Amino acid sequence: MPALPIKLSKGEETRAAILEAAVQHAGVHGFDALTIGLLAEQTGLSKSGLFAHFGSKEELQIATLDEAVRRYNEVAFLPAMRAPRGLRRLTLVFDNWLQWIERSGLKACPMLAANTEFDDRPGPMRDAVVQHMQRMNQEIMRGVQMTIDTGEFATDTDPEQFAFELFGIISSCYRARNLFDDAKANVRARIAFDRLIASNLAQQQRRNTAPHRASK
Amino acid sequence: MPALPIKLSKGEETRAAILEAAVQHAGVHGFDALTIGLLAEQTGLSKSGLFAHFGSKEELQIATLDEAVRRYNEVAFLPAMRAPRGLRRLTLVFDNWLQWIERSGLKACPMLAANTEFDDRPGPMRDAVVQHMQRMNQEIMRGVQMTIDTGEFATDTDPEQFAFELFGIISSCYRARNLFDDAKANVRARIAFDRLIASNLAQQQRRNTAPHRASK
DNA sequence: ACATGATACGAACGGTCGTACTATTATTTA
DNA sequence: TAAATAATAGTACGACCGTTCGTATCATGT
Repeated sequence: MPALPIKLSKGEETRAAILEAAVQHAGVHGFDALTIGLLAEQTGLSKSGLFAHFGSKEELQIATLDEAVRRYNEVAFLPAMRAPRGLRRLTLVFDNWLQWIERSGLKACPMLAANTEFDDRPGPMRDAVVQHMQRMNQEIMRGVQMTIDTGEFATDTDPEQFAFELFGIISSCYRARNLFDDAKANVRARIAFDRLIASNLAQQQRRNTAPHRASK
Repeated sequence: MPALPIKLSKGEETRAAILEAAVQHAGVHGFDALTIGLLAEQTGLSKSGLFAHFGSKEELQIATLDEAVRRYNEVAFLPAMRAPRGLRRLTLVFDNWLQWIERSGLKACPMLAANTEFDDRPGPMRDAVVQHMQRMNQEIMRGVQMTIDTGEFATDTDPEQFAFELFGIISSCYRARNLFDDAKANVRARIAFDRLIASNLAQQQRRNTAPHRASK
C-alpha cells in the first residue's frame, strides 16, 4: 500500500503508531490536549517510553502537525497533481481538500485546529504552522497562476486573493459540517467555488458562463 | 458609559472583572486553557473565591462565551442595526464584524476560537456554541432577506448560502491577519465581500455594476 | 551466538489542575 | 446598628501534567 515499501525499524514503527493516534486526537481535541499519558495509554506504551520518541511535548506537537500535513499531501494534494494544469487541476485540488478528512479516516482536520490554536501564540509551534500554511497557500497560488497561463483565468486574476477566498470557503464548509451538521455544506462550498471560478474566468469564457444563480 | 447604569452588587462587579480577563484569555489561548488558578491570579482573587462565582469550570467557559457574544452584539451588531434596512445595514454588519476585536480591545476572537475548539466535541459547551452561532447565522440571513425585500438583492438570492460565504470571508480574514500577518487582509475581505454582494444584486442593478476585477 | 546500541519500562519529581470543605470577612437588609 | 446574607479566603484532596533517571529488554548487524 505505501508508495515506497521501506522497511521500518521497530522504533519508526511505534513512532508511526503514536502519530496515528496523535493526528486523530489533535484534530478533535486540539494540539494542547495531546497529553503524553493519554497517548501512551492508547498505544500501549509507558509514558516514558512514548516520551523518549520526541524529547518534549512541543516536539510531539510539531511531529503530529508534520504528519497531518504529510497525509494531506499524500491523499489530497499529490493525487490532484496528476490532472492537467489549469482549471481542471485547481478544481481537483479543491475537491480533494474537501474530502481529505474522510479519505484519511479522520474526524476533524488537525491543520485547521492548529490554525486557530496557534495563530496568535508565538513559539516554535506557531512557526511550524505558519510555514506549512504558507507553503500550502503558495501551492494554491501556483495553481491559480497556471490557470492564468492556460488562458482560462483572466490575466488580471489575483492569485493571493483567490487563495484567500478559497480558504474561506473550505473553512466555512468545515464549520457547517461539524458545528451545524449541515448536510448541504459540501454543496454550498461547491456553489461558492463555482462562483469564485466564474468571476475569474477570462473574458471570452466569462460571457458564455451563466452567473451562479442562473444555474438553478 | 453603560447604556443602563444599573448599580452592580459587589459580586456582580468582580464577576464582570473575572469575565473581562476570561474573554481576553479565551480568545488567544482557547477555552480549555481557561484555568481557575491563572484567572484568580490575574484578578487578585483566591482560587476558591473565583471558583465560587461559577461552580464549575464548564460554567465558567459558558459564561465566558456568553460574555464574548454579549460584547460582540454591543459593539458590532447592535450599532449596525441603526442603519436603514437592506444593503447598507448588511454592509455595516460586515464592517463592524471585521473590526469588533479591535473595538473591544481584544487580541483574538473568542467566538472563532470556540468554534473550532468545540465543533466536534459533544457537551454543554458545544451546545452553547451551536446555539450562539445559529442565532448569529439567522441574523445574517434576516439581513439578507431584508435586502431582497428592498429590491436590492435578486429574489432568488439564497440567504443561507450568503451567510455561509460571509462567514468564510471573515474566517479567512482573521487567519490572514493573525497567522500571516497580512496587512492587506481587511482589503482582501472587502474585495471578497463586494464580489459576493455583486453576484447577488438584482438584475437591473447588476448590469450597471462593474465586476470585481474591473474595480482596479 | 554474541555484542551493542536502540527501545521501552517503572518509579519518582515538583507542579498545576478542578473541586470540596470550612472559616472568615464584607456587604446588604431590616 | 444588629442580623442576615453574600462574598472571599484558606486548606486540603486526588488526579494528572511534563519530565528525568536508572534499569531492563529487545532488535539488529556481525
